[in-house]
Amino acid sequence: MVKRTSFEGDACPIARSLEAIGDWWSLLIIRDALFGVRRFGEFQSKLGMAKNILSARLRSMVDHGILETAPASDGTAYHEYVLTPKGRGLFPILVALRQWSEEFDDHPEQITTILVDRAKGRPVKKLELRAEDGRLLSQPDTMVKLRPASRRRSA
Amino acid sequence: MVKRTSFEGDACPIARSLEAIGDWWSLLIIRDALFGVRRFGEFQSKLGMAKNILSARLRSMVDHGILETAPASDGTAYHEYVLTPKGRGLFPILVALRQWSEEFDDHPEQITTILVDRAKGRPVKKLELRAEDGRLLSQPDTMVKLRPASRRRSA
DNA sequence: TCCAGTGGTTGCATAATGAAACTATGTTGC
DNA sequence: GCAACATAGTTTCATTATGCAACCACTGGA
Repeated sequence: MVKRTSFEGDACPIARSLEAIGDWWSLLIIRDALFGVRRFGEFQSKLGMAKNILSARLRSMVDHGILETAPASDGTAYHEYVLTPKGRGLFPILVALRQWSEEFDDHPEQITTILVDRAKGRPVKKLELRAEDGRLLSQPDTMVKLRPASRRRSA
Repeated sequence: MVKRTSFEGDACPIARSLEAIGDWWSLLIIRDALFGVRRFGEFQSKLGMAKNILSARLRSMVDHGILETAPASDGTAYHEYVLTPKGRGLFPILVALRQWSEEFDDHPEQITTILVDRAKGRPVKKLELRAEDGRLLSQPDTMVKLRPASRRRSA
């Protein structure tokens, strides 16, 4: 192996995101964190994962600015892990993963939950990609373009 | 290790999707496949990954119904890997990953490409999650509900 | 002060990853 | 038709990552 490939310097934004969250556990930790889980032991028991792995993942996500540590909200001297805005920004990715399973899973009957609009209790719509002018876009309607050299910051 | 944890029987659709594509390489392979890459060697040279790993990933994604093999379109006796509808359905996940990097990456200047609307050449809008009635939803506006026991199929 | 609970770390076994070498076909130039 | 090269893998081996279990430090409560 020599070393597991890193995508850190890669120009592709997808590779760059996988660098931070592209492992088996990170997105599940985020999922639970969005659900309100904050404490080490709570993550550990809900996810059923080894404590050393959890420890490593939490540290990595803190390093990436996805989580941050804060004093425990229950007054004890312990601390907890809370999502940063960057971490909360992962929500659409989780929704996209969920909707993909809902649409294409070979055993959809094993999926026991649905994501609903809290106000109405009704299922949410599929994520939509739209053009600036509001047209609904699917993959063939899009392309990846080289970004025009961004304006150099002064000096 | 005993065995890397599998999410196969998990009820959570996010865990289930990670079972299929939650590793370092799969989504990058899909990204290139959406771009039109079809041949083993083309994946290998574009991604710069080891051939044995690529081989294992392609096999796994074929098993998961994300890719399928087809006779080569150039008339040779080789075959190629093409996305199934299930595979093309991963597009929103890739868009979500891209947009997350674009919004939160610590070094956004290293991202050299943008996703544009092919017709206009203009950047696409952010993915939007909406309620049935069209209201824009963010994470706190949603909740996960137990699915009502789905109608048992006859007999 | 003792004891349980919380939040880790350490050590060890095994699985996954990666580079390089090797193999088996397919293709091409002659 | 055959040598040489390209394609698409597989195999081997070294190294890293993961997982379990045991251990440890600190906290909080009785």
